[in-house]
Amino acid sequence: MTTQASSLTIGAVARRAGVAIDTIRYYEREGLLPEPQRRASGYRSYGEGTVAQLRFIRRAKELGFTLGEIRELLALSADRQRGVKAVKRRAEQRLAAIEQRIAELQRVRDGLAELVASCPGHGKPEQCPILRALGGEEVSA
Amino acid sequence: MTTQASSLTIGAVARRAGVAIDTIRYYEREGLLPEPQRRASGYRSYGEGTVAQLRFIRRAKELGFTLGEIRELLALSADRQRGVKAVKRRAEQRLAAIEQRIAELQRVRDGLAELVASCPGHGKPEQCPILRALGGEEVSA
DNA sequence: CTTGACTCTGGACCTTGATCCAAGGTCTAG
DNA sequence: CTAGACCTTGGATCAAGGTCCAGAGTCAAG
Repeated sequence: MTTQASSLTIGAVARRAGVAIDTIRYYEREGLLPEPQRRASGYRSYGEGTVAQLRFIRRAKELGFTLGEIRELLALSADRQRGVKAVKRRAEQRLAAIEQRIAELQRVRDGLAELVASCPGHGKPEQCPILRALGGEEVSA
Repeated sequence: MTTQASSLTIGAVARRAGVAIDTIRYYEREGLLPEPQRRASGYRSYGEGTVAQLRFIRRAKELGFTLGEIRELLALSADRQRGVKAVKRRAEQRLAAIEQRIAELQRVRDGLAELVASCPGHGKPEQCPILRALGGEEVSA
């Protein structure tokens, strides 16, 4: 076990995980990180595990999880056994949400692309298909 | 000309446009809507045009424009002639941003889909590919 | 006239995810 | 010992886009 309670300061953790010091304290307040041990001076004292946890948070954020969801994920992953099933379910939900969002954006893109294509780029505002479509008069929805 | 200055109250406008009353006053403060006429009592008095304008804002928001961009779009559309070209350019920029966002989301989706597929949904957290991937390399914290 | 629905103003408050600050205490190298 | 880097706290601030409230005035129906 190379697992030393390596006693990192908050600054060292921040550098290793690539986040700001304030962000770490913020996550602690928000319950995404457990309260760390303290030195006699009051300084927070972390182990390597915290760095991994922060990377977990960062990646989950990249996948579109909110901090609230991540908090839940962390709680689930701590619940050995029951956790894995629930984690997979959350991931599936996230996946479905992402796919839905992609589909939405594709609809929006297609609509906007059509408008851009049909606008000559000059002439009167009343004739601009973009402004007409946004304006909402009978554009034959 | 069926365009009577129909004198709608803020509540009537809100109902027709499908937004909250407070939102209308907010947009006015933010410069997205012009200051309306007032009755003797001080009540705001709107015409049908305001309803159309609010629909414009709503649709533009759906297309991913921020309120700041929408404010600009509204200003441009008021600038007859020069407006149309600028509006088209903004729409093209928005389109490019949407396409980039779609591509990003597709990457995320593919990554997450792979993780979900490779997780059996049971077993120990240490063996869960989802948690492992989120946790980062060396999960031997 | 009375009642109830509506509107007015100004400012406070909300959410999310941080970021920044001041005043002070601590730690470490030289 | 001293300088400079680092850490502590609580609270303020930010961006975006609103939402809500109190207390007062107004409007339309019966």
